[in-house]
Amino acid sequence: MTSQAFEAHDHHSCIAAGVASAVQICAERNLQLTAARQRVLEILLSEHRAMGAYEILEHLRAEGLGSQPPVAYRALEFLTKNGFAHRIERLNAFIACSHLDNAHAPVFLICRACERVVEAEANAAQGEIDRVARRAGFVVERAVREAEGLCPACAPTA
Amino acid sequence: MTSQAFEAHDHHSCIAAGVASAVQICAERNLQLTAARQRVLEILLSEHRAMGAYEILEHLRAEGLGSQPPVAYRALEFLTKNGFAHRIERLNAFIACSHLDNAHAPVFLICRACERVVEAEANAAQGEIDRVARRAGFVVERAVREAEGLCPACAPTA
DNA sequence: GATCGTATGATATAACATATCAACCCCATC
DNA sequence: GATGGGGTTGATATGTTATATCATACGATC
Repeated sequence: MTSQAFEAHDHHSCIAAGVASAVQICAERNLQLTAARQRVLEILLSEHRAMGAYEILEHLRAEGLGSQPPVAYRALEFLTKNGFAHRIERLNAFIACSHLDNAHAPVFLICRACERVVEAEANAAQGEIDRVARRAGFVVERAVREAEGLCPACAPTA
Repeated sequence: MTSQAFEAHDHHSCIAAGVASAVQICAERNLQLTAARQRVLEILLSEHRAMGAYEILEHLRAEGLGSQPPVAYRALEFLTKNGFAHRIERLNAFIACSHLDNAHAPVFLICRACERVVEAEANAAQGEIDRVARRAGFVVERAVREAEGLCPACAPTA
């Protein structure tokens, strides 16, 4: 999975590699990757788009892993808190992290046509948010960088 | 109102100037700044923080300008579509525009302690979003740049 | 005065999110 | 083996944000 994931790729390995990394990281950090948590991560990894909590919940419900909203939100909180998933504010939805390996300041590119979302790496210190915050004496704890538009595949046809 | 609006300022003029600009711009562009729309703008201008649609609706209801959600959402849609207000994705809330005069690529600084939100000007072409999008061949239609943290007044006490 | 576009009114429901409390399980310690 | 604490889960209820839908009003234009 690269930052150019609008392109074709071996998607099967996205899921396998993502889960394997998470399993390893949880072991290292003494985090409990329970059945529901791991399954939610797999569900998110299964598509390169953001999924709402209730959509995820439908999967869990079908599989007998829980049926009420808190089940999905608890798993999502664990995953986002520990960096295995991200929240897309623009969509009130969630996506699996594509860059588990490194600490990051992600930028999300959201295609409004095909709904795919790509997570790209950015340099936090070079961004406009950081520049503006520094000038204002503002301490940034969380930065949201999201672009909505058309991906290379959808732009020509639109 | 400056981009440093975490500082003290003549707030009364924020409201007056904001409404006056909107009235003039609407006249120029043949937009209908109806009673409800203008009142919502005034409500937003009255505080330098983001307000939820239902909070705005309470004001409207108290004033007999409407009592159902669509009333607030329609006014907010008009205001955001025409640049008189912005939506803060991180908060699912809305704020009056502080830079009515120029086309802009705003960055929002959201203080989680005092809830004030400042709109600062940024250079769209220099941001990380633009850089990343260009590399990916992605056409940006809307960019969200929001930072959550502590403003200069709140940071020391936290 | 018929028609059209824009704006409103009104009802209902969809979609997203959290509070609360009880039950359970693991496992460390006594 | 009993005790107790921390984290997790189950279950119910509710809070919050947003939109779909259908009906009505009103001014402009032909």
